[in-house]
Amino acid sequence: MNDWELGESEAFEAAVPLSQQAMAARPKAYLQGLNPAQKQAVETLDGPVLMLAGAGTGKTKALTARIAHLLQCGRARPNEILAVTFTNKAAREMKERVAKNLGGTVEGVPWLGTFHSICVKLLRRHAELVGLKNSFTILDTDDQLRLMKQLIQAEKIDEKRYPPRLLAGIIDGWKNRALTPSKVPAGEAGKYNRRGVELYEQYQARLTTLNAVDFGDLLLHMVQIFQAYPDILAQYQRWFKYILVDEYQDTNIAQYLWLRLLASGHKNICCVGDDDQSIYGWRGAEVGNILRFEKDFPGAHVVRLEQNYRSTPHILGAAAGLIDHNGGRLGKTLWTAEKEGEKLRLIGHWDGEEEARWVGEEIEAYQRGTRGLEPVSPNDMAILVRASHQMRAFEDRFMSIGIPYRVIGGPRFYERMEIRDAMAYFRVVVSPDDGMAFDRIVNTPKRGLGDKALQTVAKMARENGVSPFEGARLVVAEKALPARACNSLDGVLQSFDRWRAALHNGADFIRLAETILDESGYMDRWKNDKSIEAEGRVENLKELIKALDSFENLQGFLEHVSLVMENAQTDSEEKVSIMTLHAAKGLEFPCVFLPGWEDGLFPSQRSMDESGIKGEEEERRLAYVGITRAEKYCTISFVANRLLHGRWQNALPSRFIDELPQAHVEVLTPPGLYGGNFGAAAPEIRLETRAGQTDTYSSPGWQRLKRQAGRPAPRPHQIIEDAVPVFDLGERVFHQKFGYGAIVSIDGDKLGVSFEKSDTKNVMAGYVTRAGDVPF
DNA sequence: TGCGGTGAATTTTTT
DNA sequence: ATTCACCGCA
Repeated sequence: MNDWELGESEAFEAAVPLSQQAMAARPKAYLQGLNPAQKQAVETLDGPVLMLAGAGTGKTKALTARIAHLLQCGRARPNEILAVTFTNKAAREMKERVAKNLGGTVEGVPWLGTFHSICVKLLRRHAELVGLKNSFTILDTDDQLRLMKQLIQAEKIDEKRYPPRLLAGIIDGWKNRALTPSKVPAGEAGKYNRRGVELYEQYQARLTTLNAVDFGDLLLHMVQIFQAYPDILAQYQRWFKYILVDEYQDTNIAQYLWLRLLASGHKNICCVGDDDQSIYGWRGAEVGNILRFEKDFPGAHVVRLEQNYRSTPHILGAAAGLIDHNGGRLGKTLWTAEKEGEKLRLIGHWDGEEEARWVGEEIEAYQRGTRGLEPVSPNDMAILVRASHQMRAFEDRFMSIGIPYRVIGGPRFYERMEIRDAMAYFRVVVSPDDGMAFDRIVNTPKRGLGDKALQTVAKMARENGVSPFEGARLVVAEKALPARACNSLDGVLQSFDRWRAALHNGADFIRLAETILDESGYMDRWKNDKSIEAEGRVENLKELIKALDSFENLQGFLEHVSLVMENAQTDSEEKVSIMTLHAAKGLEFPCVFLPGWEDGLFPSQRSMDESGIKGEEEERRLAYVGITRAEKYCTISFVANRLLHGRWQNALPSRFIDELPQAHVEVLTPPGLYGGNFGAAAPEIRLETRAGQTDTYSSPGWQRLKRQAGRPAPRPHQIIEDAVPVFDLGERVFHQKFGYGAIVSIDGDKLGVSFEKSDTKNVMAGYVTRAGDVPF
């Protein structure tokens, strides 16, 4: 049996005979516009290559050109190339660019995807080797947590002392390091060890029973298979002639082992990464992987991409000065051909509210074009914060003065409760054995099946060795519950049988999905719900149905969603972006604001407490990532007082501020009576004082701000230009964030609204709608 | 089952 | 501040 053979391949193999000369003669358009280093990275095809690609040095360009080159030179057929990324977004981007490079000249596609999606494909072929059926389901974090909770309850373990979350985290950590239960070192994780390993074993056993894997298993199982079955590994080693890895600094140990196993034959592996941008250590990434590359792969060619095409010299200089404070780096010297540009700006404020107000004004100034600079579109501006709770101050401020913004990241569409519930219904219809899904929705919406009923079902299933669904059938057949509960349960089972029959009879699956949500009463559950979120949830469910459109069938949809938990950002409006520094990796903006540079917040105290100097260095890399997102303008700010968890905290400027080279920084004096006192720890500010500028109001920054202040406040908001309904006093309105409220004052576009779930706030008319006609 | 009160926790996030 | 889980009561 050659079930290890890669399906898509065979037709191609017969169809296209390769001739090296013929291929080599083809035009190589993709080489155009590459600098020498990039060219070298593209053309060094044999053996291990480490492409050290600093921020903004065109690594994706080089990576995709390399794929094109491999194909054009006839080194490999498309499906003999394996290209791995971390995120679906990166994978998609690369696919597009590869397709563009090749311009349809080559048939077939490379194996291009995330570690996880590629592992799913492989594991489906070999599932039986790890005791799974090839129809295994993939649990996401939420499922995983529920399972762990069940397990802990079943074991009668005190949830207070052993929180499921913590245990799930520990197990995840082990999986990230490719440790199966038997390989967990003794003395690991302190007091959780003994019990932890036991629970790990039981957890794995439960997964096997459920015919399910979690994300960590996808890698772990494949590593195990490769290690236990050398013949299988050998087939893949021969198959994947060239391997490319993006963001190598983010790989964890399991991913590293997986790659090394696959590459150990021909060693044609090209890893791209930047040790200075490793910011995911806390979830198992090992910077060590990239630092060790030359040892792991002797004879590796190291190519440094150091020409930066993104930022001005001042921005690069500031970033370089900062990151230089980290030890154990591979070291790169970024340079650019750009003009000098503006210095980074640094400013301190009294508190977070003031900081948000100031940033808001600056955004308006940039948008309008200030200090003789070209106007900047809101789309080209971003606020990057360390922790998501910092976003609030900005959202509140922007909302009340009408700066359009968008928050990137945060809870995702497919992680919302209502979406997960709906999909659990679909999952049970498609695969009746999906116990996790069945448990989730058997009493959702409420059907009078409480704890007692669920436990009876679980017990019945366990004792008869069947899935919860079949267990429920037995419960009904044997009348193991009170009549009411039995009837209710029977109703659920019959519904599922009916839907399943419809599915097998070839009913239109989109219509069926709607029917399921209607007949199950799930849609009504939310339609009848009076809470603020309910309307949004109903809309999300409709959105979910719409999303089905682009799939062939329910199965396809579910498989896709289990790995791609993201929602497409589809709005073209001009908006300022607000996101965390982590979410900003890989992005770039002409104008960047970096607020909240206070010791304890950034670098985060917790990070430093938990991981000491390593933690601080990772925070510093995060700062580096932040600064290097900026193309032209970068503004760093900090406050003296921050409201955290309802408590006012005194804050000192971040130690990172001290590390910014003066030559690239312009210190602004804050606009306010309390100016000049905050930067005591910042050398630049001290320096300015030492230079005798005791009168902070004569500093260049203040002068500039004063000039601006002389003008009438600008109010250019697109949002208002849209048809904004006219409101009356006392009218009931709905606001996306604050919910329902009544209008208590009107001042032009500004409404004072007394919110039911919050206090009275001033918001722009464009942000609310009449209660009742909520647009989504 | 469902409500309201209480107490505790509270970075970063992909798959 | 706010969220979230849990508990006790109707």
